[in-house]
Amino acid sequence: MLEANKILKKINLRPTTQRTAIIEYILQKHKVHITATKLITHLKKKKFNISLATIYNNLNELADKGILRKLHVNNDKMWFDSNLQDHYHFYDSEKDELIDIDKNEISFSKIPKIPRGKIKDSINIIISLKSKN
Amino acid sequence: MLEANKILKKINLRPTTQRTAIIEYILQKHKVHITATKLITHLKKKKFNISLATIYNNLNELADKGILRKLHVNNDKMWFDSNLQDHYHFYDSEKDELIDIDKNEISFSKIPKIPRGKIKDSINIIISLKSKN
DNA sequence: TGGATTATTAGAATGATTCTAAACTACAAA
DNA sequence: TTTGTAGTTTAGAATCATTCTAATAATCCA
Repeated sequence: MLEANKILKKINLRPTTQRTAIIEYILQKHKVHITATKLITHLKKKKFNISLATIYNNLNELADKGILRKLHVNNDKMWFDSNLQDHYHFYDSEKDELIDIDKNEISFSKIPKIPRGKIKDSINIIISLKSKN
Repeated sequence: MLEANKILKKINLRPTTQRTAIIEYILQKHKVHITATKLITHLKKKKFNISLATIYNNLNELADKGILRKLHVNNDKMWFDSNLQDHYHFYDSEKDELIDIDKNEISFSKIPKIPRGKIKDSINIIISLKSKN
């Protein structure tokens, strides 16, 4: 059984050709940052036909199941990240690309006091990059 | 001359009633986080009529002139921040509200190496909050 | 194999933002 | 003050990412 389909079985989703293709893509590289548009472009280039709605449905479903994480980078579009470890990101706006920053590449010597009655839900750190000069 | 209009004069924008109203609102509190929709709702409640396009035009213009800073919080909408100091944010998703985190409330003992050929453009830190239990 | 459940899809709907082009306003020169 | 022009505002159309809808198709399991 395909690795992709093992994953689908584990999270209780039917192994359709569309889902398999999406997960194959995610597995292909170690860590993937993807948007719906980038993914459909990639798949169509490989002659794999799929609708945008299906891309969205599945990326969201995989995020719900904990296989991907949603990332807000800017207001353009939703990013999905296959790296589930705690980590942060560089954003290269020229290439429209994310680069992981490992959790242990940033450490804090002082962290802010959380407002009363609240707890931390998530920490988002994005360091936007531009070219030298 | 109104404080708002002094600001407009300084940045070379004509003091229209719309602009004055927007800047008055920003000045009214020490630090303001707004979105276009929140601002138009506020102004209409005060019986001040203005179009959404004008709100957007002006918030963007003020951001260009360095009077406001644009903030990407999530993919919902653009935020504008009148606090020009280096700082970070809590995001209270229940109230859809931002809370400043002063620059000196966070300190880093380790910061990541910037990828070669690039320099840091901006650092965005958002700590999303949820209610205790 | 058949029927129920789950998926996919095209296209419509939504919501934030920007664009367009027409009507309006501030301003400075006469 | 008038007046021409450059700058502004505006309603509504356009755009773009995303979600919704409801019809069709695929998967599953008794």
